[in-house]
Amino acid sequence: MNFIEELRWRGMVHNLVPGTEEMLAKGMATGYIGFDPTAPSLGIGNLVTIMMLVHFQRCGHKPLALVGGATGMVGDPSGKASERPILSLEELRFNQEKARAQLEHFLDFDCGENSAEMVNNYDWFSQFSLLDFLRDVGKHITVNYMQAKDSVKTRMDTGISYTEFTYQLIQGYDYYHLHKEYGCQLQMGGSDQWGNITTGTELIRRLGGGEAFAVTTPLLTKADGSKFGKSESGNVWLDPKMTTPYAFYQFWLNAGDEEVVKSIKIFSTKTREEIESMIVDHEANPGARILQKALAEEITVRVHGEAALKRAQTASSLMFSKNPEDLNEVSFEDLQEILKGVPSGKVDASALEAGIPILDFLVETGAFPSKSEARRMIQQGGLKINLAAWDSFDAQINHSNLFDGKLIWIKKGKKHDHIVYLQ
RNA sequence: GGGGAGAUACCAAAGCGGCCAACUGGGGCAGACUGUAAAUCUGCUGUCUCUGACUUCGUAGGUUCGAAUCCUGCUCUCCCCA
Repeated sequence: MNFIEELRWRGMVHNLVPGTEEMLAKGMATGYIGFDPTAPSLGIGNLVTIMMLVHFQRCGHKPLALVGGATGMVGDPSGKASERPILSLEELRFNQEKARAQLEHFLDFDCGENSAEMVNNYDWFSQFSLLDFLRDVGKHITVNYMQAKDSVKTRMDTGISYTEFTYQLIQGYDYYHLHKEYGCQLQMGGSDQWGNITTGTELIRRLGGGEAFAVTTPLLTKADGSKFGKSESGNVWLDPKMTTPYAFYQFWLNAGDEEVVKSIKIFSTKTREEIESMIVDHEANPGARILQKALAEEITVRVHGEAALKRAQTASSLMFSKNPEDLNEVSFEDLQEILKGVPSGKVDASALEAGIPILDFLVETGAFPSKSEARRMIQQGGLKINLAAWDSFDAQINHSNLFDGKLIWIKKGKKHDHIVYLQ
């Protein structure tokens, strides 16, 4: 499989160094992408470049996943309007380990000669003295050249620290190092990385290392132009503790019709024929959400596993169920698992014994900030208790409203939930 | 240093003595339609003991039967000239 051809039909080529295709055609090549451990988990935003590596490996090449222990300490100015805060060493170390573990889900580290490898630039930078760096690296790149990069240029007015200014040299040296030590001839990344990558190829050339190539992928945006990878509740992470598998699954399921066509090409490892035929079906009947379902399924399995997918699917059908009877199908334990991550409150057994007026109950348990809002929700017909519509202001909540004697599930409209546990 | 303009609910922006809990737009929320979408439509969007009451219009006072609207001090913001 021709890697560049593969990226092209998937809509993943933004820019490439001339000659890249010819180089790759010669046989197995080694390529790398760097991930900066600036958050305690990789997010969906990182997934696009992860997929580049995945496709790269599937095309028979050898991927290197670089965890940026060193670059993370410096801070990449690309696409950032202002200086970034410095993370502590402990945070960075913790994040690096997380990133490493997550990447292992995607790449095959044991498949013979094109097995993936994980490298950490902290390993070669921690021993690199400033003086050596200045003499061996800094000497070869002019400030004029560095200044011309967009990432630097846009910051010249507002200010950029020496540290972030130097970032491109650090990343550039990474490429040189991998080129020398691993025979790495290709660096991939998001289009915002173009400047940093070309500093690397330039450095390799000047240091007499010969030719090095690069491909970047367009930054994925949503139809409304907003940044990909965020849901209304914030960033979507790969770590199940930070984004539950259910929320993760829902994120993909909710992709827009236009967006999902772009997404499936990037994130699915299905063949071109399969994907294209699915797209045809999808366009004939977008209401069936064929692509959304397929995509959500495939990615959730890869990140969280088969069992987590099944739970997410069960949870999805219950969360959007219109039939209160469906509750009878699940156990307390199931429900607790499904509702994990939903905001919750507590209610006193003795108070419940006596019965609590609905409005008081809704406010006291934290479901609503004021009785007015709670009243409004009921008025508008958005309130459901244990999936059953609730339309009275003065009815009371008591033991009979408990599910399995243990909790009360409050639905506020279609998409907001609140759980009250018996105390 | 001199002169001017302004501070209104999540944001923007009307109101300039009673009909103002405050026009309008955005946002948010709910409902309808649908596909757990988009677009569209409708309603809601200070609090409460909710067809009524109470507390809000930078802040502290004052005038008045009555103020977001008039007066005074204070704080902050913006603009122009030096």
